[in-house]
Formats: sequence, C-alpha cells, structure tokens
Amino acid sequence: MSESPVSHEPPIYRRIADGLRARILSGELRDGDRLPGENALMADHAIARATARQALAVLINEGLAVPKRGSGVYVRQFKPIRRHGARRLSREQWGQGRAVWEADTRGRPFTVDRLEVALERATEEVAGVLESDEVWVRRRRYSVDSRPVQLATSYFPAHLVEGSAITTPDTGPGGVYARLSDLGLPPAQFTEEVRARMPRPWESGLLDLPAGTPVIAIVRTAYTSGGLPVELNEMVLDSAAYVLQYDFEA
Amino acid sequence: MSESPVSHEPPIYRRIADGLRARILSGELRDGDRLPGENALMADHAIARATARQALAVLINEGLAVPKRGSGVYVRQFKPIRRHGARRLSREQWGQGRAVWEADTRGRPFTVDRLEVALERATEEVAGVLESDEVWVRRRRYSVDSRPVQLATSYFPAHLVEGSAITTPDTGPGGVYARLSDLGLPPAQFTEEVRARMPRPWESGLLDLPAGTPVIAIVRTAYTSGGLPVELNEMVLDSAAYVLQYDFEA
DNA sequence: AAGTGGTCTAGACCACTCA
DNA sequence: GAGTGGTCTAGACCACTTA
Repeated sequence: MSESPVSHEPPIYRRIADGLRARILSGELRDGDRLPGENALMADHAIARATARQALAVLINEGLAVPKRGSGVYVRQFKPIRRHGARRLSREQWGQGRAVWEADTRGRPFTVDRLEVALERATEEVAGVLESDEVWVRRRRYSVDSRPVQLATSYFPAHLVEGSAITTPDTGPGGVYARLSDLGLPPAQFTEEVRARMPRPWESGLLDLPAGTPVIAIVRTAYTSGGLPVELNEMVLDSAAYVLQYDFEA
Repeated sequence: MSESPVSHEPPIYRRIADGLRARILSGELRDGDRLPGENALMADHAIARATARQALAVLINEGLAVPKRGSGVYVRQFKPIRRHGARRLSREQWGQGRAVWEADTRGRPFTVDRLEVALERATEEVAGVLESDEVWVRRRRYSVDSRPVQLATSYFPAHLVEGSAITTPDTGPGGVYARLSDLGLPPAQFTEEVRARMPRPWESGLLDLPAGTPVIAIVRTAYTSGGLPVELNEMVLDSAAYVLQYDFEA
C-alpha cells in the first residue's frame, strides 16, 4: 500500500527522476557530480531497490547521468566539437553573430584509431547510389584526445579508383579527395543526409557510448562537377561530441 | 540458480534482446509486427517477469520497439520527412544520384497545431545572438497527418519588428520572412547548428514521442545581407520523422 | 571490508485494450 | 473477462571500486 491512493500523480520513480533532473538542468548538480545512489534513494524515499534503480534509469536513458559501477551515478557532461559542413560562406565572413552552443573550435587533432581497406561487393543501397557493384571500402574510427567520437565508412566505385592510393591504407598528402583529383575526378558537389537515432550495440561498443546517447548518422555523397558520384561516406557520430554547423544563403 | 555458472556470456536479458533485435534488423519482423510479450518471454526462456521486461526495455530504449499498453510490444517504423536546408544547389540540378534513405518528399501539408506569440525579455543566450534584450517570441507546433513532428520557437529583436504582423498570430502571405522583407530586413544568410539528444519530458509530451526516440535540436540564425541578425529559430524535431538534407559545393 | 551498481527471482495490484 | 504492459515490494548473489 502506498499512502497516496488518489489523483493522477506520476509514479514514484518519475517524481524522483523529475527532482534530480531539475537539479541537473538548473545547474545545482554539475558535470561529474555524484547523484544520490540506489541506497540513498531507498532510504530517503522509503522505496524498494528496483524502484530506486528505475528512477536512475530514467536519467541514464536521457543521457543526463552515467553510472559507474562500484562507484556511483554521475552527472554527464556535454562538450562538443563543432563540425562545419557547407562552409562556403562561413559566418565570420558576413556576420559577427555569436554561436548559440558552446563548442571547442580549437583544432584538437583527430587521430585515426582503426583503419581497414577492402574490396567488396556493394550492398544494394550503395550500389544504387554509386552505380557500381564492386566498391573499395575504407572503414575508420576517429578519436579526439583518445576518445572515440566518429566511425566513418567510405565507398568508392572500384573501376574508378583501382590502382590508386585510395586502395591502400596510406592515401598520401591531401587524402582521398586529392587522389580523386589526381584521377581527374575532383569532388565538386556534396549531399549530406542527416539522421539521429539510438546506436546499435556494436556502435555503442566502438564509440564507447554510455546509455542514453544517440548517434548522428550522416551519409555524404560526393559528385564531380559532371554529376558523377565518386564517393559515399557513411558516418556515425557520438551526438554528445558534436555540433554540426551549416551556413548557407537564402 | 541459473545453469550457466561460467564464461563471460552476456546476461540473459541481453541475449534475448539481441535475438529480437537481429530479427528486426534482418527484416524478419517488420513495421508494426508484434513482438513476443512479457508472458511469452517468461514461458519461452523460463525467466522472471522483471527479466523479460528488461529485455524488452532494451529494444524500446533503442527505438526499435514501441510498447502499447494493454496490447503488446510492436516493431517501430521509420518513415521520415525530408527537410532541405542549404538547397541552393538541389541535387536534381546536377546529379541523378539516388537518395540513400527513403523518405516522403511528396508535399504532405504541415499544420500549425499550437501558436503562441508574446513579447518577452530575452534569455542571455538569445540576447547574445540577437543583440537585443527584448524579443518577440513565436512558439508553434507543427504536425503532419495530425502527428506532431516539430516544435519551433522564433525570436525577433523587439525594436526591429514592433508594429509589424510578426507580433500578431497571423503573419499574412509569405510569413515572417516576407514581413521582414517589408521592413527592409530580408534574411539573406543563415547558420544552422544541429545537435541530437534525448528529449526532455515536456518535449516527449508535446511531440508524443515513444521512449527511445532522440530529438534533433536545430538553432537557425537568419542575417540580413548586412550581417544583422534578425531571427533566431530554435527547433526540436522528432528524429524518427525527419531526414535533414544539405547540399553544397566544394 | 564496505559500498556501489548489475542481474535476477517471485510474488502483487493496477489500468488499459480487445474480442 | 482474459491478456497486456506499468508499477512496486522484498528479498538474493555477483562484480566492481574505493579506501
């Protein structure tokens, strides 16, 4: 029996989560602060362990808290990297406006943690865009400050890039776009499709994502000025690590 | 006692979730199909109710399944709307490439469900961008097929738009941008900052989001050709309802 | 060694949906 | 009315972290 038989009040675990969330969003509890643990919540609110866990699970699934086993549950932080797409007209050129979200713009170096280059048969989706059944695939993981932040998989029509450095781990100065230019196929136009969703388990593993962190999935297709698709790049970004910025004209 | 005392196997609830996820991602279980419920999982795997719930919670939090109370747990669908930003160079003009993600491009009409117009003091963030302490605020909710898909809040420097139709519910033909043009302040350049995160509870409520659905948060700032900021628009999108597309040149 | 979160059992009552 | 998910209790054992 609980002592509140009536009304449409939210369940106990929600009320507790709401209270903690308010303290986080108000700034009373800050980055890395420890939240009251399961035992504390049980004692404070006279509830069972499962109910206390349920309350904490709400915040964890919202990405506001991170559990550290054997230690406690902590307030999560958000310190994103600013990623510029469509930078033809960077804001600095035409306005003095301030960015809305804080982000590290300083050039922290990206490192490639993992790299895999292979010749593969294209999936139906990739084949449909690149108009090619065989593709060279470059899979890599990027990290900043030794924290993984992005997975990227690039596909190239095999018959176009065969024999170039694109098919080898080291693509040389300027990277794959320079090599495409060498081949007479400089990318001139781009399309990015952007989605957000919860990560698959292997993505959580590769990006070391805590529960409650969505990913941003970007598919970028590069075309030559003639409209020939030369690269399809599937990226999966830790949403807590990125702010995407797009600048454009009316 | 369970009968598997050794090894580093994942816990039961994860194994069950993994199995169901595989059946969803493989296409064996499709949009709207019913998953085995709590009772079925308890019987099939000889587990307690809480464990069965935990397995289903994994899929729900991943956005792959939606619980319908009194009915069952169902496979979730993804049929997004394509939202074009940076459309100066639409792909149709320079390429025949196919889109990677399916999306309804056909012009399903947006309706404004809720609308609120008010004169307010700007928050520090908004004031910093718009360089104005007082702002006219337009809050609205957009729906497609009577399903809420987006929340949008636009801010305008009060001293610039005072007396115009921007301060009234009906902004007239062409909307707020036409009115800004009337005022000699046509928006010419835009910056969009894009993030993804889990929704706050009130956003879940207003957008009717099931658990496991992130939101895409966009802040768009509009500038005149002179670099004067004239609008700041904060949007919150149901990530299951949208694919963002940005086209641009090298 | 004490405390923490992670997993699991075995019950219970409720509100809701659907035939 | 039978079945479903939603909430909650009261235990248990484990692996891990911290001191």
